[in-house]
Amino acid sequence: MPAPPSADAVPAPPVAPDPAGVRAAVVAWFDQHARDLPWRAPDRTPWGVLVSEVMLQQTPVVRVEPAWRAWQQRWPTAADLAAAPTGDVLRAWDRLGYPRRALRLQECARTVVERHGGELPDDEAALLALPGVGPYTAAAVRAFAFGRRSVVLDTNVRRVLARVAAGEALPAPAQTAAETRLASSWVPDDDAAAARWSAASMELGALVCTARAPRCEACPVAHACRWLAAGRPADVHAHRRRTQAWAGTDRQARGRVMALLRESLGPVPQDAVGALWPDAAQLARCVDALVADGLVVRRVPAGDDPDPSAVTYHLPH
DNA sequence: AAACCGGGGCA
DNA sequence: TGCCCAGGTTT
Repeated sequence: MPAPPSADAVPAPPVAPDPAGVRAAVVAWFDQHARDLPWRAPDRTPWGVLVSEVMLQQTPVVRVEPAWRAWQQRWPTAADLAAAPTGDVLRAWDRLGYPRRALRLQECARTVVERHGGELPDDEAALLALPGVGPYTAAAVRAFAFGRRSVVLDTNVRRVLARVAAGEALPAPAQTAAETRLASSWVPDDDAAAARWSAASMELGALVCTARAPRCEACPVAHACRWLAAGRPADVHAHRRRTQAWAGTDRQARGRVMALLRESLGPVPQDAVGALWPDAAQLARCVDALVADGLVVRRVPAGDDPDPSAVTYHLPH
């Protein structure tokens, strides 16, 4: 018999938990507690799943749900969105944030029509080649739209694995290669089982294994969690996190310009845009960037010496 | 690897 | 106020 551990020893399990057992418990929990989200309904389409994933890039579920319903009602297919006026698309995007996503989503729709006959491909490389689709979204569409195996590693899954498998409060600020390998090792080989694990682990992170106030008492894998066993130690990466400023930033200025143009049906005079922001130089830079991004169109009156005050702005057509 | 890109809700 | 949210693109 080895000597019992001293009183101040960390009681964490010395090895990683058994993935198969954890997966089974999480999937069983998911079968009971999964939210009834519209992009999970039986009548969903692969394109609808992609739209949801793009909207969910940095926008919470509660704000995406009504927007997604209205969007799919209006433009059910990639071909529908491809044919829409871009100004309508940006107005429908409304305040979901990061309006370049809306622009890329329409570019994505046009690419799907031109390159894939309007049908979303289920191959990861082809998905990754679409505008606005990165590693996460390509994997998510493969799993949730087509039921295929992929490594779906979003902020929720990263947190679940950080706690259960690594014993840490939160994942590192930036995704690491080791983390991707770990996540891949947790995904079953079978397509259907892999897709279920991806959805279930993500949902666990969203509903139970949350960032701020995790509900460990309601967690189906609390018994196997290295972080809980260690006494829920503090975030070891806290010193490297940096909060993004907001007030007075270019992002806030851009948001004001976009909000004004969304609610304006006709061209907006330069002066009306200028009244939005106290720092004229900063605003000018932001408007230039919006024009370069393709989110805003600047109209300069014709003539050899046009009146600068006659410049107007509008959303693209 | 780091910077940039919105907006709202909640502790 | 600080923090968080089904990330992607660009440099």
